[in-house]
Amino acid sequence: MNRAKITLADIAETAGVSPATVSRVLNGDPRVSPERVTRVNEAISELGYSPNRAARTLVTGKTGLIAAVIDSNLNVFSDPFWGQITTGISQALQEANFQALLMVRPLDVEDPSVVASLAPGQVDGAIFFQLHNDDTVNLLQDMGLPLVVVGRPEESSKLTYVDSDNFGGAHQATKHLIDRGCKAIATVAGDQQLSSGRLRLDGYRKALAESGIGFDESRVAYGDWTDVGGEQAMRTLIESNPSIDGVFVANDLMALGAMSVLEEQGRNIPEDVAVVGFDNMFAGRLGRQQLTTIEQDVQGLGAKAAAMVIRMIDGERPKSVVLPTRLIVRDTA
Amino acid sequence: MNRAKITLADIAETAGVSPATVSRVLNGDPRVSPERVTRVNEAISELGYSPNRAARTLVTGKTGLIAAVIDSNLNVFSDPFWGQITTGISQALQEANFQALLMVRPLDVEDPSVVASLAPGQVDGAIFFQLHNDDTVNLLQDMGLPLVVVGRPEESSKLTYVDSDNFGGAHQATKHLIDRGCKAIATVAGDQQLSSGRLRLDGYRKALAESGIGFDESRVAYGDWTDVGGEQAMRTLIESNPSIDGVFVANDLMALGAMSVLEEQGRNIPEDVAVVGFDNMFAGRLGRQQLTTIEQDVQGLGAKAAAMVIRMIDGERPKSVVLPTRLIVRDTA
DNA sequence: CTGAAAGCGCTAACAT
DNA sequence: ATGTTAGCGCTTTCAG
Repeated sequence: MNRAKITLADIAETAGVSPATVSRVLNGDPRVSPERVTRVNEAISELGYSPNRAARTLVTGKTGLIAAVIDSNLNVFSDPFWGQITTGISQALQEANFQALLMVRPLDVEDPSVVASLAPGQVDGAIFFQLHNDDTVNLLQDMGLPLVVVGRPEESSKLTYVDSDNFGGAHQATKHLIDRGCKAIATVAGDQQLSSGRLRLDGYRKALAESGIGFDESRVAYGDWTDVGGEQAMRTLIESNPSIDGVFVANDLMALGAMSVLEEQGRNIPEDVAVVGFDNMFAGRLGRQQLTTIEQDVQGLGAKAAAMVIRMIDGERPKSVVLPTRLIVRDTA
Repeated sequence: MNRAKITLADIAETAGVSPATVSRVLNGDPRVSPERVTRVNEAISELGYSPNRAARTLVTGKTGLIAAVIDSNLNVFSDPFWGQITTGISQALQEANFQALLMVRPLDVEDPSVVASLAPGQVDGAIFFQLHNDDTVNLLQDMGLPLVVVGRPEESSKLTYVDSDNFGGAHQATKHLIDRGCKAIATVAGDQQLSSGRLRLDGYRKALAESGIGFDESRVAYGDWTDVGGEQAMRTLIESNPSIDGVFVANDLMALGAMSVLEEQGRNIPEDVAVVGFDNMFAGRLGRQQLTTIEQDVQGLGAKAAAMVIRMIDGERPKSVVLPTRLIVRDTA
């Protein structure tokens, strides 16, 4: 067990070469004689050496660190995606020899501590999650920090982002209802303050328009993404539109709520009313009836975000990306 | 927008003092005249300076970094706790001015890259999750890395850990069934390879013994923590013990599976058979009947682990900790 | 292809 | 109470 820290100088000595040569071997500089490369590598594995990141950082100016910043005001607890996204990020970074720095911080106000932690020289880049407020992020970007946002920032924003195709997914979902013969299709929409809420409603609308069914405002009810919100919205819908035979619900949690109302009203799913959700959350697979839904590639979101910051660090200017979603047909539609 | 990096030397110059003095102010050294402290602080905020971590690390030998390492072989995706735990860790570390380094890596074999990333000098400490294999962790500990494990390691292990009180929780759950009058109490136990599986079974046993009911091996069925596993176990149980009036299921997911079997068999919950789960997972609150269960303080687990590594870094030797659980009575028992 | 030497930005003796 | 100075471990000119 090598407690004592061995340095590059130690390697140089036991290999009988100069520190510069060792450094070259470490960094894959081609102009070192093969013979010395072997000697150095032997010394390295013999002594169990690994380079000191801090020293390297100090001279190169690159930290090898990319921050993953999540707004602590978000309800992380109820977000089952968090684990998958961070896994995606961590693994993608790892492959590019970067390390992920995890920061859970309040981002609603301009937090000086966040800014200080991410100031030039502290990290090489950053990935931000679903922000409600762009200010801190914009400031950091102006300071020259390479960064990408997971989720969609304000329309006017110049931030680079990765997001799931909320519009396309909603379109797929609604199209599926149309294809299976539904005529009176309603929707439980999500919070319209969020881009995901707006885009999912737009996708529903578009699919309807394409099929010539046309959009009817009375067939739209709004929920707050929770199961209870889904129940309430469904009740409203059924009262005003007793004839509906299909519902696209903007997320699975609300869909579960909506389904319980439908059952309570004695409607058979999917015979009387077909239901499609969005997210492919785990709980949707649990009930007696498995929920037909739209799956997002959550881990891919993280991996893509990581790949993009890395490209930005390399000086490129990658375009924002929208990842495709997938319809998963199960019992409810 | 201060793009150019300002250094401690710049501060020294504009404040008209020596670099050493600036450093002292930065580190809160009391023996600097108040007047100069102000002057330095003014210069700092004026120039928007923040110290370079790498340089500091290089000289102090402390990185300010603590790694959170999770075995990528674990099914992170299905683990709803991951987000909460990391949140707990990140916030606790943040308060102590440490940063969390997130590593998702295979830990089943001795991975040299993990060891290299965590070698002395790379991080100040580490937190490991639910490992199936202690080898890498033990190696690192022998190398002098302060570390704590979340979850319980092998009995013989000398590792410091934080874990939920699986035994106590199971005891509470079973006790609750007894208290509400159940006479024939079965259990769907979890994987006995895992300490959590064993401890939850032990807790059930203990509660039974205390109340004089006695343990009956035929009232134990084993599941694999999944809903399907819960269904199968419940079927076995009902067949061999048609008279049971209460079940403690070792986790909520299996409990959900068990409940569906009970309903299918026409047993009313909780009148005919009362059910208590474990974990307080979100999905347990969704169905028509909300699951009575045992809650673990998941975020606390993370926070505690963080606090403990920090103490170890400070040279203390904190004892392993078992966090209390809480019974949440809802509809099913 | 290789080595010598000069720092990167900071802290910590050591002086004063 | 304050300044001077010597590195921390590494990379990178610059010579050869």
